[in-house]
Amino acid sequence: MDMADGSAKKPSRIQLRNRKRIMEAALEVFSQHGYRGATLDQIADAAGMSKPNLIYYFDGKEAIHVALLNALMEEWLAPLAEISDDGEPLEEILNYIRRKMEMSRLFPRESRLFANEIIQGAPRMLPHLESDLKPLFDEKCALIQSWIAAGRLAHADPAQLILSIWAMTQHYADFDAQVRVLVPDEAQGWAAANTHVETMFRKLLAPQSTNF
Amino acid sequence: MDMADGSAKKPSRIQLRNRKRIMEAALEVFSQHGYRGATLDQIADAAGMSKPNLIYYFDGKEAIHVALLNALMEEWLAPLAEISDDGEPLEEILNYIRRKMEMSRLFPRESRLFANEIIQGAPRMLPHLESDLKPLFDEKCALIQSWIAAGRLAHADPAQLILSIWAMTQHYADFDAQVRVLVPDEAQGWAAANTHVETMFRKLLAPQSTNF
DNA sequence: CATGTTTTTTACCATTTGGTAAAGGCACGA
DNA sequence: TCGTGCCTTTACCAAATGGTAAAAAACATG
Repeated sequence: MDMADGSAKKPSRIQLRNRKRIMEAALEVFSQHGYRGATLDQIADAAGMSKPNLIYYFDGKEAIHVALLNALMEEWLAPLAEISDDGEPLEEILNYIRRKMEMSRLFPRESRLFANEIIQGAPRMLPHLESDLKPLFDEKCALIQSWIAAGRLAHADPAQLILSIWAMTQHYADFDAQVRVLVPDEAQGWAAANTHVETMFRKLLAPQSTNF
Repeated sequence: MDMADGSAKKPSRIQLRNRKRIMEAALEVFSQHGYRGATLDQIADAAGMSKPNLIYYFDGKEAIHVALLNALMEEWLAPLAEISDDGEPLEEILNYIRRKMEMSRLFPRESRLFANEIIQGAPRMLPHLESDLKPLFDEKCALIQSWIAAGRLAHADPAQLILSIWAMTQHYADFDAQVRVLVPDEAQGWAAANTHVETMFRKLLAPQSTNF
């Protein structure tokens, strides 16, 4: 059952299918209600199986939540990891921003899952932030700093820059309910958002703004 | 007891004191755990009174939450309302941003209270968003639009501008746990954040950037 | 198809939690 | 000092919720 150890038997087809169904259901429910607000019954319903059956596949509510966070952390950070030191600095960052905006549009549940967790103090994720996110973050800060030092970007605090990219892009997913009230037109809203965010960071980072 | 009607007796000194204590405790607990994650026992503890005593002053958990949201909504929106059509446009907006940054630093619990509510779809706040926030938002959008039309600000979508100000400023309160992991130095962190945010919006909005 | 293994269901359980009933306390004016 | 009305506590309760035990069903495999 618990295979935290090295003694893992190959998971059966049914196991894979059901674990996947549970993760999908858990994402749906946890992202909408937060950890404490979600119930096993809701998750079981969404997964189309009984509550004891959930527990057969995962050790409990917390285990499901942790498994979900772990599984999604990597793909959530992938765009940041893809910022390359080979490319044109401004284009690299703008591409990162575009990817983040696309993720907010396409995967708002993932965004809200993390947002819920972090707003409440990241009780189940702090170790991951330290061990996975922090090194990547520092690495990219250093890269951006080197671009700035080389005069290929305007002066800016790299850490603050990355934070502000997250703030702007994830806002559209996390605070969707509010955005919808204020900017009703959906399709036009995303276009306007993309334009606005791109303009902001373009003006902030264009290296020529240091020319005086 | 329930004085939703016009038949309100003047609340006693004790009533005022205890209601205030409850609201403070509820802010502490709801902002940290979200609506569902908070328990009446936690709130009662934090308020230094027994659970049935809470219910004596408020009709129930939901009533406390709603009262809290209502009470804080006004002061939370005050800075936006204070944007004046008399002032210098750029300074008006930068002052608004400074006030919002200060509120994130001084009142992170209020920020997280709303963040929790909105992320989960604003189930208890949507009416308020429509009736209180939307009109104010539209009014300020129109004002900003008029400034842009007069050439006193760079071209930008006013709605997106306000959204991005909220995203940037509230991020520091809402995602504090993450920010702390990534930018450890607290005092320096806030200074850097203030500088960064101000720089961003200054570059975005400076009217001379339209001069070509 | 017989048999051992994996998966699922049925029937529970203990705790937590929002909420109630009703009996004290307590302050204060007559 | 004795009510009277506001406030607080004690003792509960029903529903919800995370979780378990064990039997039944489904499945794989010789």
